[in-house]
Amino acid sequence: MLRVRFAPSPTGYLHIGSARTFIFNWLYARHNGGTVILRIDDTDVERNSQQSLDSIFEGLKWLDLGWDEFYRQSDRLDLHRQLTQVIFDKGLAYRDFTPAQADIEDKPRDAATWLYNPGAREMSQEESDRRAAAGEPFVIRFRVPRETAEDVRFNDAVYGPQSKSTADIEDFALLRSNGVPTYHMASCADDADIRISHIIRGQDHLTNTFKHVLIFRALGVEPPQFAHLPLLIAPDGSKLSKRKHGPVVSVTTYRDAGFLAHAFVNFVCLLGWSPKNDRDRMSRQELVDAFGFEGVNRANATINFSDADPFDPKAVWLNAETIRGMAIPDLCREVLPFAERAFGAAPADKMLRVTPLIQERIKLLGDVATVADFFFVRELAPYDVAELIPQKGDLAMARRALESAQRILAGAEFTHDGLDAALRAGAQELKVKAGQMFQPIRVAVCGRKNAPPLFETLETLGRETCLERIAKAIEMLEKQ
RNA sequence: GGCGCUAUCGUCUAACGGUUAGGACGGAGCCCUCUCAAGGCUUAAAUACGGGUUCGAUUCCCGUUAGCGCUACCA
Repeated sequence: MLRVRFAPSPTGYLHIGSARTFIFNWLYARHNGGTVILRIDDTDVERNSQQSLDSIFEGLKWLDLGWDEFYRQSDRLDLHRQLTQVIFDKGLAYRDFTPAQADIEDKPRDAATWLYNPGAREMSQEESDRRAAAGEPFVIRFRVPRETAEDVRFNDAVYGPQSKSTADIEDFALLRSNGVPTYHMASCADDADIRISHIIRGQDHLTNTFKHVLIFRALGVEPPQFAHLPLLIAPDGSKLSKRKHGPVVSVTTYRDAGFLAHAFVNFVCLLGWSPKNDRDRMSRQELVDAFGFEGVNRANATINFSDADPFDPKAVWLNAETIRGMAIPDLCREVLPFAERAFGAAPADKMLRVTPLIQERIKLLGDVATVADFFFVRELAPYDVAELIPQKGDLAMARRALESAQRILAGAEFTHDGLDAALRAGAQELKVKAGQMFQPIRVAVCGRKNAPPLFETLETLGRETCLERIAKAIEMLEKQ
């Protein structure tokens, strides 16, 4: 029975690294027919926030992968306390009455005493019980075996055999003085109780795992299989943080910019994992089928972003590629909200006609705002009259082209083929190249030089709008 | 400081100890073309450094360097 869990703590938004951890957990479970568990690790009462919790759910919901079971650690305090007590009762943990040290800088790091607070570990049971009964605050610390400096071992599915001497593991806290178990304790207690079979998490927990192995052993349960993932880091080599790198590390930023959820998932999977056969664009099912720990890399992966390009170019490419591969109605449904946001209103039927024209011209759904504006706005944004002048042409040519277009469009059959034939004939008549004829029309109608192919554009815009805009352009030329 | 982990093109990565070190993104160039895209073709670009082991190291071992992580009553 394979069971994995994703255990975010609600102390920040869902960032791209956490999202990847979730995705890898999900893929591993789906690949092996296992169960995905979402557990909110909210034992740090001081730092938890509802806002953060909302952000995590929002991000996960967008990913649209789902999960099978849900737990919240704060609902399970009793279990954590109970299991802490079990360890304490076995004599594998002890009370430490030393007050919390806010300034960790003062802690002597070179001395051998960093492993535990002198006096606490050796305190007699009687004194310990007496002081606790007297109401003196204490933390419970794990009594890491010292007499025999044994090696704690586990075999990581990604990093291979790991070992660390107990001489290098400090007496870590299990229970805070406020009675709330620490992350290490609560996490292991839950993993044991919920019967997690595989712990897949960031490599930042690799060295913590030795402590966890110790806890599982003290609890008398077999530790799960561990699989640590290389970290995602910023281009400057530091770990991703909102403070330092801004909103680009948050999953919702990708959503709001117009990434398709699957393209995002696809991109993130390629960070620190490889299907090993040169594939990059993969469907969800292909990812599930291909995923395994063998393909997980051990070196940290850099997400390539900058102030100028807030998103990794490969993520953008993958998104564009995904957009191009979509059926028009599906894509239309996805862009519609972005168009509505940009233009105030975007009739669905019109969007459906515009969608094929922008499909291979947008990389992010949000690009609809700059690529398709002229389809939706009534008044074109002001543009430079000089734009109307075709290559190797002059003002007079622009004017002739537009006046000719005016006549042609008034009578032509308003379809791609009809416009194609009529406009090309018009160009011949004026003895100009097709491009010289089309360019002024395009600018008059779109307000800029770069736009989708002309005939489809005209057709979609409709005769009335086209003539209106061309008339306006001629007017502008006359004023020159 | 201690302990742990890591090191292939700018980035993501591939390569049973034997390859002209492969692919992708991005860059450059060409083609196609009514503009922009898209597409096609071409091209530049990497095994951190030093020692071993071996007939032969990107690959195995050691060291150096660099980066990251842990070293909290954070997770």
